[in-house]
Amino acid sequence: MRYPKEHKDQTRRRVLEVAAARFRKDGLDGVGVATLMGEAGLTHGGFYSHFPSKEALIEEVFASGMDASTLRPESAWDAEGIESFIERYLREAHREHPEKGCPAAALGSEIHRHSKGARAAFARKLEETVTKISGLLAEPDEDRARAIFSLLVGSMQLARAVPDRAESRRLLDAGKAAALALAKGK
Amino acid sequence: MRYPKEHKDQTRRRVLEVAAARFRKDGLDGVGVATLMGEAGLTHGGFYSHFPSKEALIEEVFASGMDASTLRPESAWDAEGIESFIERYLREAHREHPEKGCPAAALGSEIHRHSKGARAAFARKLEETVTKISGLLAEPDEDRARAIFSLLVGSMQLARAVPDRAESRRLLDAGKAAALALAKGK
DNA sequence: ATTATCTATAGATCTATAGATAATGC
DNA sequence: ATTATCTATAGATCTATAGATAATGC
Repeated sequence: MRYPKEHKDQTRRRVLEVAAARFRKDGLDGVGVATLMGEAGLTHGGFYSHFPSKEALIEEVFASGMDASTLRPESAWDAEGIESFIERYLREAHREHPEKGCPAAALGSEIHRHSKGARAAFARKLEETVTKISGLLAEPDEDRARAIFSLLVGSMQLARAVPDRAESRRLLDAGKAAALALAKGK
Repeated sequence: MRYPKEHKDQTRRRVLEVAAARFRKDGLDGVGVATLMGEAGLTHGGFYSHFPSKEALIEEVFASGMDASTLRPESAWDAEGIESFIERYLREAHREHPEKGCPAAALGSEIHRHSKGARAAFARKLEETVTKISGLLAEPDEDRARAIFSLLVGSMQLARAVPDRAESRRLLDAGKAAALALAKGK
């Protein structure tokens, strides 16, 4: 259609955005190419002129597609310190909206089944997160940061899995208290 | 076929066992009824005389199908104390064998998308685990136990997701140190 | 004339159902 | 005669491909 110069780039970005949300909401296996393209306002046939395969899309989503989300850990870096970071991560708004939230919490147990490219892209983002958490500590400690992030991811997943609201809250609160203890920790 | 009295029960148990392993290895969406039945030595058509649906099988697997696995947290209860429990959970053998390991680590981010029955069954097992971990602490504390378990689950998932072995080890070790700190922690 | 997108389709796979088959207890 | 399992199939859905269509820059 010889559309305006950057038309295809815009479409591509739109597909990435839709995929980033739907993958976190429904799982990497839980949503198909046709659904993603449909939500981007297109038909499924055009997908393969943008990406060579669904797995390639997954790799790109891990590499860059989930950066803009308002609930990602990174979006909390403007937090004043580690305390408010932890509180932002473990709040109920995050629990209710995996599609806008942390990729590790939304997809943690699925990632290891995917391509090395996808896992490497995830690992790069994880290291960024670890570095940033470390920087929020009184004295930087990347291993401490790894543990704090693991605790946040685990707490959020269990809080989402459990159907009872009271128990879900308890998991969030227990995670919060322990993460704070680790952050200040001796 | 009027097989020996308990033939059908045995088959049913076999299907549950196969499902418990394959679900943890490939994900709840990653393996189909035909594959499970095939691995149990049967054809797919007979599945529905044992379970009304795949989701019903998932519920049963969460309720009881994963109890016998050698790497489940519960299998480490003969551990002398909290330290050896933590070390057993976060060892590399567990990382390499999700199919025999902790259901929360293997399926954590998928559970919330399934039936209330499946989630409730998972929650019951989680509460058992929390109680048992609490009992291993110097003074029982269920919220502390929730946080410790969340940390173990998160650490294991991230260690599995990351492709680099050195980084994976670091995640396990960092989780171990922090879990021990939480366990002893003031 | 170019090319982003669409239409149509192939070939796998998935959950689920209906009715046939076959093996053993009566 | 009973019934656990098998065969065959329906109807969805999935990834991927090939070639047609249509909208705009030249």
